[in-house]
Amino acid sequence: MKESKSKYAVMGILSIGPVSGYDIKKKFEKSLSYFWSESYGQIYPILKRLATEGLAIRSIQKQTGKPDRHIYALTDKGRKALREWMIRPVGRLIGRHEILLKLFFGHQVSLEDNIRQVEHFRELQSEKLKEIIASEEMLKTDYKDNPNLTYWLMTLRYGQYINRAYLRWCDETLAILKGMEQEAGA
Amino acid sequence: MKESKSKYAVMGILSIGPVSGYDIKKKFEKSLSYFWSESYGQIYPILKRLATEGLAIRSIQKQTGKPDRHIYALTDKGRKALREWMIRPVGRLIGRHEILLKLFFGHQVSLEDNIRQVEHFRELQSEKLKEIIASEEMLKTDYKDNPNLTYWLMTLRYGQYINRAYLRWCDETLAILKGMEQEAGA
DNA sequence: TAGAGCATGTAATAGGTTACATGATTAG
DNA sequence: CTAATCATGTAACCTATTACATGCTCTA
Repeated sequence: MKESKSKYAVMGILSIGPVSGYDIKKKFEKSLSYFWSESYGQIYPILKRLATEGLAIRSIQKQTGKPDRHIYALTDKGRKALREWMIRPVGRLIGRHEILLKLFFGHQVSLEDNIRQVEHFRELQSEKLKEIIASEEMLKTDYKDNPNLTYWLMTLRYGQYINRAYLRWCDETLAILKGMEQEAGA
Repeated sequence: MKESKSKYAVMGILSIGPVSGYDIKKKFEKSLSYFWSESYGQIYPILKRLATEGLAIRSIQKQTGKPDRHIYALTDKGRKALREWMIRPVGRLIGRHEILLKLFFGHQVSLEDNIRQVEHFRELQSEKLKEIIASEEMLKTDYKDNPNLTYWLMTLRYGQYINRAYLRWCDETLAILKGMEQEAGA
């Protein structure tokens, strides 16, 4: 009986303040993109369900020229349900790391192919690290007095730790692969 | 036009040697479980499809007392398709880290709740690290002369780097949270 | 005037897990 | 005697993405 985490991801956003589905998508893209994402195809039906389950209430904000905004706010019941999920211990995560899948079968292709793959992966992670560091600076100034800031910074630090670990692993792996290349060429 | 990676995961296993669907599941559980998994509901239909697409051929191994084994082997066409996928650069991975989702909304619950959550996460990762180190030792002895060994070890090293990064992050985060606790209590 | 942004939502499709069905053998 | 292992496979179900439909306004 595993329940989808998307529901709680949406409720979590609502816990910060009442917003529309459109806003929620933006939030995910702006602040959670490096560890979570949700599509409209998930968000809108979830909001509807939250309302029928009494976990959120909807109010309509009329606008001129633009479509109306459907603003959702958590109810007490919703806040309680969110908290209950928050304190449930997390399960094991079996992320599917495509780079490892490819490397696991590395013997099927040439050394150069493997090197190229790892170098490309290193490039990706190096860019991501830069982005994370940049958004850390932004957050610190933009939300200086927000009580959520400490928690948001913790998630960013996580990204930094992991990405630096990726880079170190890439360097080690590339050194091994290049060593094998030398050996084969000799 | 993103193609499912499960297909290539199965083909990758077949590239090591001809096996049955049952064996493939076992392989995933034994050697790839810390970064990849596939269920029977995926494996069997994929094998069928590989055969109809000419990427693999099936032969039947009769057994007495036990059900027959359907052994699949990659064809040249299959081996070529696998190699083509192998050299395609990997995309960005947006793993969904439940612990981060919970921590991002950490302000909604108490400091103790957050501490408990991170401590539990640390416990999980610490166990996992032990498992990875243990299987590294096993691999080194069991597959001493296997040409795949170098690549398999690389994937294990990755797991070690990442898991050690998790532990360091947990320690940093726990220190911050406990510092906040002190402050609040003072 | 073309395209991006605002804003809602649904339908089609893909990706994936779990539970079930079958049935013999073997280990505790 | 019970449970696990061997071994195949399917059906029901859940989860998630992508593409589409609508239509106004503002910017390049």
